Formats: sequence, structure tokens, C-alpha cells
Amino acid sequence: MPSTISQSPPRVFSELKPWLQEHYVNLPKRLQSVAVFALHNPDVIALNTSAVISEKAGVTPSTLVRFAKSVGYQGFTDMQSVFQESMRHIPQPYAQRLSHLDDGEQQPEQTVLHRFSQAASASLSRLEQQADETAILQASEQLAKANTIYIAGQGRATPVTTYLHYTLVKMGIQAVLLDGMAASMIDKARLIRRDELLVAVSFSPYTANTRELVDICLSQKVPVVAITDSTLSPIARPDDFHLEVLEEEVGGIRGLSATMCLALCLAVETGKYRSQNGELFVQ
Amino acid sequence: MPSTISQSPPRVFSELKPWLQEHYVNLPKRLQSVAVFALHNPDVIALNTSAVISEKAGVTPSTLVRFAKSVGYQGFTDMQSVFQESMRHIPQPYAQRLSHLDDGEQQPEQTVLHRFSQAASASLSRLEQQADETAILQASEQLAKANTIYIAGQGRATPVTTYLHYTLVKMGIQAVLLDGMAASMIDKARLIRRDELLVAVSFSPYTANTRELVDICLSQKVPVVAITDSTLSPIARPDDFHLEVLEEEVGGIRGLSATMCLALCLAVETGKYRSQNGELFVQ
DNA sequence: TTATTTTTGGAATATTTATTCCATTTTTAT
DNA sequence: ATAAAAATGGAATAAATATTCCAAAAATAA
Repeated sequence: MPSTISQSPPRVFSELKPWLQEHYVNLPKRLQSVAVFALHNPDVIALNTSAVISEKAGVTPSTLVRFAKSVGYQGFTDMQSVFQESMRHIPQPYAQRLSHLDDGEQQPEQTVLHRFSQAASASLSRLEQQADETAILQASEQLAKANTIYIAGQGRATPVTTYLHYTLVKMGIQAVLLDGMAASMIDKARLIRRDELLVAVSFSPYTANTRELVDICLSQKVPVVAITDSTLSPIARPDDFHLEVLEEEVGGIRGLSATMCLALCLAVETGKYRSQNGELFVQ
Repeated sequence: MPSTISQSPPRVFSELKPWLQEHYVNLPKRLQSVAVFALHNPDVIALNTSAVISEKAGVTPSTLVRFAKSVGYQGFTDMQSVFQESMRHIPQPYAQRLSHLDDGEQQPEQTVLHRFSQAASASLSRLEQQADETAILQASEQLAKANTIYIAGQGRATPVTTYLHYTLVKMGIQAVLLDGMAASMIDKARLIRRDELLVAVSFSPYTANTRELVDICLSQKVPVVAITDSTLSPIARPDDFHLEVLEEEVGGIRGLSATMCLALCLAVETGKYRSQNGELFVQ
């Protein structure tokens, strides 16, 4: 590999990124994986020893040193100082209380990204603290036992249904996404058997279509798992399973970060239940 | 001076401050000046050797060690790790230097919900700290100026494209989701005009289809905004716009919480730009 | 398929860094 | 003012860490 030390190596992290973008394809395999790791984990590079870093990156210390030299640094220590410099300019996040972003107390210079990521973090904290983990396990048990899982939701719930479908299928679990015209969905819902299951996802303002699908399934004794934002939701029935997740609202807009996390957990627990109970399905 | 090592020393930086407030008056002169320096310069403590720190603080290395021991730490290295933890994305348990969530060493009682929500929080922290906000504003400006926004992505990216499409449409912005068969998407991509725009979403392992759509659009001078996980992604081009978001991996599985937050921010900034620049569209 | 070149891992070595120990200085008590 | 106790500096030592070197593995070219 041709050396590049004819020019000065990047002395700031923000210059290292484009440098690697340009030279990445010319690096050997192992050095490429170091590059990816370094770009994705600059704090790990800045704060650990070469032994720790190389183990996390899946290479050896000598490969780490070789990577540094390939960029033009004198050694690992020279490169590490570049990462450390970039950390000196990051505002320290310690002891910052989460305050409600929508109560008008935020500083005017807070960016949209800051407000939404703080809201998302708060939503995740609420999920972790308030979620009924027994309910998640019971719901995942129901999903695991179903022959086929049907998934329905509209509007803001659509990314959730898509993701749940994608993740379940990735785990080799038979799942069908109910989408398209309302009449068509209702027709399909009428055909769901009792050994199958419906996952319904709906948030305020609730869509009548999803509620109707739930009504149909319950009247046919088809089990239903609901993902919704409140016990008071029209799809949360006392006689079936429901999981609650409420996203923080910023400027009248709610995100989906906590809901995606919950959907992922539901899919993973379902996969675990299947693998632990020997119910394997040929895919 | 009476020792305080009968109780455990502070393991997080935010607890060190009140500890020092309480014990400061009982410290000898030199240790007091180390305390002040440490509180005012936590990044210096975290990122330098004891020789450098003691020189900056105006004491000797043995005094620095003595200060650390007076607080209850085993030595300077023990104390420094506390300062380093406060600089990481998410505090890691003390003395678990080589362990991580995905190498099987985590405590057995941690639930799936806990692991994934912690990973999601870490992903959001990384997004907030590392995201290029100028790039987000520039990308949203491009979206705001486009007559119609086309959105493409497959697999795990599908919930993101669905959500971005939903949010943009909710804001009265003309957006079209490119989905369905690959050949059909490519046909549609060829018809995208230069006053329109493509948003491409792709994560490792990258799909060839999305990359091909980007190639087609760039060759026809159609602006592209890429949402991806790395500068080194095949859809991140130096001559166009790309936004990076990398989700933490747990057991080989990556969530979408940070990505959904970024997609929401992009849509909101786009809506803001439109409303601030008087480009209203009848819906 | 084989030979050559490049890449890589891992251990030895070199270097750097933290800690301990002791003499000196400073502070406090009588 | 003096003696005793506490605090401190600085150098030696111990420990930790980075770098180099060489053999083996992998990749590439013929």
C-alpha cells in the first residue's frame, strides 16, 4: 500500500473523516475495520489504552499502530492525541437535569436536534422505568405461540408495524403486514384463525380502522396484542394484552424512538421464547 | 487529617462535587488547590498524565496521588477513571474495562428491555454529540427547495423511509415513497427531475439497490440526501449531502431509535425552512 | 497451482507513567 | 521559641503501555 506520509496527517478529528473517506478503499481489510471503528467510536480511541482499543476493535495492538502509521501519524500515541483534542471541545454532559422541553423553559439557542434527542431520551427513560416487563414477556409468549402473526397500524404507527414485521421475519417468524385499503384489511382480518394472532399498533389520535380490526379479531376469539400509548386507548382491552409506550411531545410532535425500542424488545423476546421452547419453523 | 475511606468514594463525577464541597475545608492547603483544579478542569484530569496534570495544577505528582487517596480512591489512576467515565457516551460500570454489552459478560439479570433501552440511549447520546448540525440544516434546505421528495430504502431502513414520508406529508410537503420491486424503483428513479430530490436511507450491510438508485440520480444531476451509518457507506458521497447515525449493537442487533429521531429532525427542519421562507404548498 | 508480496498476529523490548518511600519543609501545639 | 506532627517534594522503583521485530498467514500475481 502506498504511503501517504508525504503530506501532513490530519491534526483534528474533523479532518480525519474526509481523509479516511478518500483513502478507505485503498486500505487492507484489517486497517479498514480499524478505520470504521475509529470513526464510530472516537471516545473509545481517546480514553483507552491501545490494548483495550484493539480488543474492542477486533484487531491486535500492532495492527492499531500500523493503522496510525498508515494515516501518517508517528504511532498510536500521536493519533490518540488527535482524538483527545476533539474531546476537549465537547461540552461536559454531567449532572444535566432533563427538563421538559415543551414547558417553555428551554434556552432559545437549543437546536431542533437537541430538543428531539432530549425528548427521545426522556421517552426511553420513561419506557424503562414504567414498562410492564411481565406484560412484554406475556405478549411475546403469545406471539411465539402463534402460527402466523398479523400486524396492523396506520399513520405514525406504520414505521412501527414495518419494523416489527421486518425484525420478526429476520428471526424466522411468520409475520404478515396488513396494509393497503381498509376494506381489504378487514377482509383479511376476518380470515385470521384462532391459532394465529393480531398485533395492533395505534396512537392518539386513534384510527377507526385499527380499532375495527381489533373488534373483528376479538369477536372471532383471535388473540390480540396491542401497542399503544395509553391504557385508555380504544385498542387496549382488559381481556387481552397491551403494551404502553408514550413518547415525549415537542411542539405538538411525538417521535418514535421509545416505541421502536419496545417493538424491537417484543420481537427479540419472541425470538428468545421460540428458541428456548424448541418451536423452530423452517423458513 | 482523618481518613474517609470508611465509606466508598464517589464513582461518578457528579457525586464528587458535593463530596468535595463537604470535605474541602478539612483538606490541607495543597490538596485544596488540587480539588479546585480538578473540579474546574475535569477534561484535563481525564485526558492527561499525572505529570502533566500536576504541572498544570501547580503541585507534584505525589501530591496528586495523595489527593486521590484522601478522597478514598486507590490512586491517581482510580480517580482518573471517574473523570474519564463522565466523558463517555454512557457511564460504564467501574473497572469493567474490557466488557461490553455484546460480548456476553453482562449481568444475567439485565432484561432485554434494559439492554435495548440503554443501547438506544447511548445511540441518542452519540447522535447528539457527533451529529453535524450544519449538515442537517443544509440537507433540510435541499429538501425544502425540492418540488417533490422521493424516499428510498430497504430492509431495516424501511421504517425510517416510511416515517420520514409520513412526517413530511403531515407537514404538507410533497413526498413519494419508492418501494416495491427493484426494477420498478429504478424506472421511477430515472424519471426524477433535477428540481426534485432523492432521500436514500441505507445501513450496513448495504443494499445494492439503494446504491444504484443513488448512482442513477447523481448521474442525472438530481440532488441526493443520504441517511446512513458511516462516512464510509457506499451511499455517502463527498459531492452530495449525507447524515450519519450509528445505532449501538446488542447481540448483533441494531435498533432504530436514534435514526428515527434524526429523521424527525430532518423533517421538522424542512418544515421550519419552508414556513420561514414562505414556500407554502396547498395540500 | 505455485511463487512472491503483502498483511497480520503476537511476543519481546523499549518507553512511558504511576506509585512508593524518604528527606525536607511547613504547620501546629506546648 | 521550640518540639512534635503533618504536609510536601522529588527521586527511585514498580507497573503499565507503546512500539518493534519476526514468523506465519493471507492475498495477489504469474
